[in-house]
Amino acid sequence: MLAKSASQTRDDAPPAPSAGAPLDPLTSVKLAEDPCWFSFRINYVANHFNVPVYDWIAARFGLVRPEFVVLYSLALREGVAAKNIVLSSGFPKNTISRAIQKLLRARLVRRATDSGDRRSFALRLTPQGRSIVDEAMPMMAARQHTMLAALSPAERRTLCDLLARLVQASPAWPGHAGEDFDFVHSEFTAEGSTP
Amino acid sequence: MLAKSASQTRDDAPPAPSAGAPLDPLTSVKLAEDPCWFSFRINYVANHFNVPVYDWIAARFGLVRPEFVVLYSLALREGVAAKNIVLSSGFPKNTISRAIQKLLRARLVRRATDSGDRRSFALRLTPQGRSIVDEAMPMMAARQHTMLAALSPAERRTLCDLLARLVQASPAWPGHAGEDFDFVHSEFTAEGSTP
DNA sequence: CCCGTCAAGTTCCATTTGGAACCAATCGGG
DNA sequence: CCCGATTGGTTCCAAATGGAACTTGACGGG
Repeated sequence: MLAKSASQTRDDAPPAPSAGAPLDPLTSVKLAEDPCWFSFRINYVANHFNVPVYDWIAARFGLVRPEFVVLYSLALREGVAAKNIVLSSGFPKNTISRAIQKLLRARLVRRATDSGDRRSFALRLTPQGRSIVDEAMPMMAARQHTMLAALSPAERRTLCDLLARLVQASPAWPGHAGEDFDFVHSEFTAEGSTP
Repeated sequence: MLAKSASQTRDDAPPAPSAGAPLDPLTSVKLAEDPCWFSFRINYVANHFNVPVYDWIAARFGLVRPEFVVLYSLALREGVAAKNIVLSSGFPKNTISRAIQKLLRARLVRRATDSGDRRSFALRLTPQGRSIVDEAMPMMAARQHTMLAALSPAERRTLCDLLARLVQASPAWPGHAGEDFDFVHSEFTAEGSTP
């Protein structure tokens, strides 16, 4: 299933961008040759964002990625349940559960059982938790700024828009049931908890 | 260090794209509100590519991600050393080393000590290894195609180009010494081994 | 020509990870 | 109103991960 040979798979013929940047000579070649440009480029860029950001967060706060994901999600929207963070972040639920336990012990989040469902809890940041997010956010923005510096403002807007279009289209992508979404950032807390 | 508050960090004012897609109502809100649009979007999109792709590869071939990264890298360029894959993929070198060991045992790659340096080996795919990549590549291309279906051909080209521009600019990004690059895809095998 | 430094790979081991089984509470019929 | 099927969350445990130390080969003076 799934088509033909591995040599002519590019989706729409990427241009071979030739810049004068101090990048490995092979880089441009690979950019042009890679049969799955989307895969390579999106991962390369995402990784170059994530690694320094999460290294910094780990060094600064001793938080691993799922833990910060929880904080970040709560900063975007308080009062959600663990389930929402799972759905929106793509981490497995035991990983999110563990992260929440640790954050509870560290007094970075609180949880209340206010919803009508006694199985789930509404999560909120404590002031300390919020201050961590507040401190991390500018760093993330700075990294974003650095990485986008090569693009003009108009191009940044275009990129932002194109990526948003992809996210919006994502419900149409077949995605093996539970394994949706990505990391920290996806905030998509599904149906309304804490409007 | 690193700037001010966590509320006004967007790099260039993303537009709030309002489509009629069957996405959670909150999604558009989050897309518009998230103070770090780049972080969220790039990771969301990358994850929605990676998860199904690597789940499929694991189920089909029993290979974990670093293992497939090695195969993929060798498919793009034979004869590189482990070091090159490490540099280009961003995985730690022990992880790549282990992956190579397993691939050697499974007869999916060969290695020869032909280079002048007796510490490193030139890696190559065996026919079986190549057939795995050949089988996986169309699947990756298909996923790419699915995910990009919402964009017009021109927009796909634009996205491809903008991401390439970012990759090309990456040498200018400060990246804590060893922790460069991402996953599978980065093929950037540095200085010429196997031209 | 020998020694300190460094780089390619490997090994060790503690930590993190996530699939699967597991509780407990909700929900939906009969 | 009670019982099977689901769902939110947690626990268990085997596997994967990655930092740090280690081994061996290359390199560069003195």
